[in-house]
Amino acid sequence: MAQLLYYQCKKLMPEGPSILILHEVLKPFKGKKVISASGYAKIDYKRLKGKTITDLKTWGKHTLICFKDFTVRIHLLMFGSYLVNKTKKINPKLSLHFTKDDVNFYMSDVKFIDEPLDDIYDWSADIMNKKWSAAKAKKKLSEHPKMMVCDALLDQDIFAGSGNIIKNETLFRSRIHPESLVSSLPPAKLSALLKEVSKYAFDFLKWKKEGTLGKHFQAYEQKECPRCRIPLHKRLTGKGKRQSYFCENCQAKYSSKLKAQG
DNA sequence: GTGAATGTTAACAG
DNA sequence: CCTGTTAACATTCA
Repeated sequence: MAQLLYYQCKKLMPEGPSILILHEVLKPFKGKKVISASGYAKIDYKRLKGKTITDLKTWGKHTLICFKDFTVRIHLLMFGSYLVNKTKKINPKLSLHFTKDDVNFYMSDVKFIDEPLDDIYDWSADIMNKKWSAAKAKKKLSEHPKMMVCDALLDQDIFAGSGNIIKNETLFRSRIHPESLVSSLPPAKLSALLKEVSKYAFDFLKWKKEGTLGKHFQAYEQKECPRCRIPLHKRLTGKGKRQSYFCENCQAKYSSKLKAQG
């Protein structure tokens, strides 16, 4: 655990790939006993005292610290962060104290899960899980024909782990306008999208580890289309009103009227 | 100093 | 009851 004595992560970008990095940081604590826990999360800290971590899992943006009969779920939300064997000036939301190490989570949503994880998580929805299923995502999309793809790519029940960066980069790379309707996508386009979202998430992970994530943005926070060399549009899109960066020229908008109502 | 944002949900209004 | 808006979150940065 020596390499974890000092671990700092400033810009988290807490989408699925960053949570996998956190998972790697926490992995050495599997089998370790929590001596005590503290923080300002409104949870029963006594419950963690003396308990051994049986497993560490992730589902989308959820970090899951498993114990024999329950799980601690941590969500970094927008601004969450974590430190191992180091503290910030602000109080941690949750600190886990081990014999030799401390793990601190800041500005996170922390809660206990009492149900078996398999009962509440659809692992096939996680775009970075081994069980990720494009076929199941396709089926879920077919149940929401009027949904815009920009909203679909942020829907955690369909694409768990995808966030606004993954949304924008996936749409740019598969050349789909964010306001396209899911039911209007030609089958080949839909397949390309389903493939790209998972592929880009793993590229994100690789680039994040290298520290080159931003250098590889093609649309997110970009001013100009790298293909057309014309200005990119930046606008809030979809029901979720989240920022989209897109090229009107090379990202086709599929929004032909739905036959009857799909 | 200001504003915007990688995300989610409770609370509230209509 | 359903839908949409707002605020909140010991943040960080351009």
